[in-house]
Amino acid sequence: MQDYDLDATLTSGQVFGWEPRAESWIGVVNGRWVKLTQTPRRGIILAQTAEPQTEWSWLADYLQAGVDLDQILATFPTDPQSRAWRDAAIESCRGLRLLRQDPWECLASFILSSTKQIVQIRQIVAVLRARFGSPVVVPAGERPAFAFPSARRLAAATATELRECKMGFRAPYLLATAQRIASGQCDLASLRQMRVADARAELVKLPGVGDKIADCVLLFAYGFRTVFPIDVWIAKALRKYYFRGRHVRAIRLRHYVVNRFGPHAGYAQQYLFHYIRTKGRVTGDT
DNA sequence: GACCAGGACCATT
DNA sequence: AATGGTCATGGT
Repeated sequence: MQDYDLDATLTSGQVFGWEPRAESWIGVVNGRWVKLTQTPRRGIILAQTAEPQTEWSWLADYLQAGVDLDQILATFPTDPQSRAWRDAAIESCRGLRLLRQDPWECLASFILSSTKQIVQIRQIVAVLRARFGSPVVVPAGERPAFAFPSARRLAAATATELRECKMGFRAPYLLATAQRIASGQCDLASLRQMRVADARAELVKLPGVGDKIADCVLLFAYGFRTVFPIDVWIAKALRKYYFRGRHVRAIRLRHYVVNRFGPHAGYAQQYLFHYIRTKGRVTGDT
């Protein structure tokens, strides 16, 4: 696949379940063990599964392989303030994609993400999967692998058991939300055909889910590309590039980004996020 | 040993 | 409406 940076995509803080191993990435998609390897020169992504596959649409959809990246990057804002980061971010992050993740896995992962570093979120998710996830078929010689635990499975756990996965005060949030999903009180599948605002309103009803986490799920799982999650990193970047580094309230930032970053604002957000985390130096007050 | 991490929530003003 | 404290844990 051309114009696809697998490393950047899997390490950019949108997904936490992929494990690096010897020039490859190992993960579980749709209950299937997958090993992805991107060839050095041409950037072709090779996929190995544990069992023969008759069709690959489930993986192509997950990776969003058919998305026209150039068309998306062309919509990034070109105003003078945006130009201060836009070209450099596209230059250094080109090939970064937004995945199309499973809503429950994405939602649960981001409930665990609050005030955690990405490396720690990955750790928590790994422990959670090993402890509560169903084992998946792996090729001979590969280490055991587990699917992300279902809401039903986690709803049957205790807060104490969840805390043993190092998630700390997030345990009761994850448990309560899992119970609402498992009971059908919230139907994640029904959010797909809703308008963004309505889907967000449903998500923030869930325990441990505020605007930021809801936006991440809307963008990374449901594909609402206009959604622009604002975390501490993005907030700093917005203050630097658009408010001369001065302190601006979160509510004003959220209002500011609406209709400013185009029809693929979520993509712009992810490029900005990855850019400042890997290359840029963002300073300024918090 | 501070300080912070892809926040949310609750109690005060 | 807008702060401030608190939550649990590990990296830097």
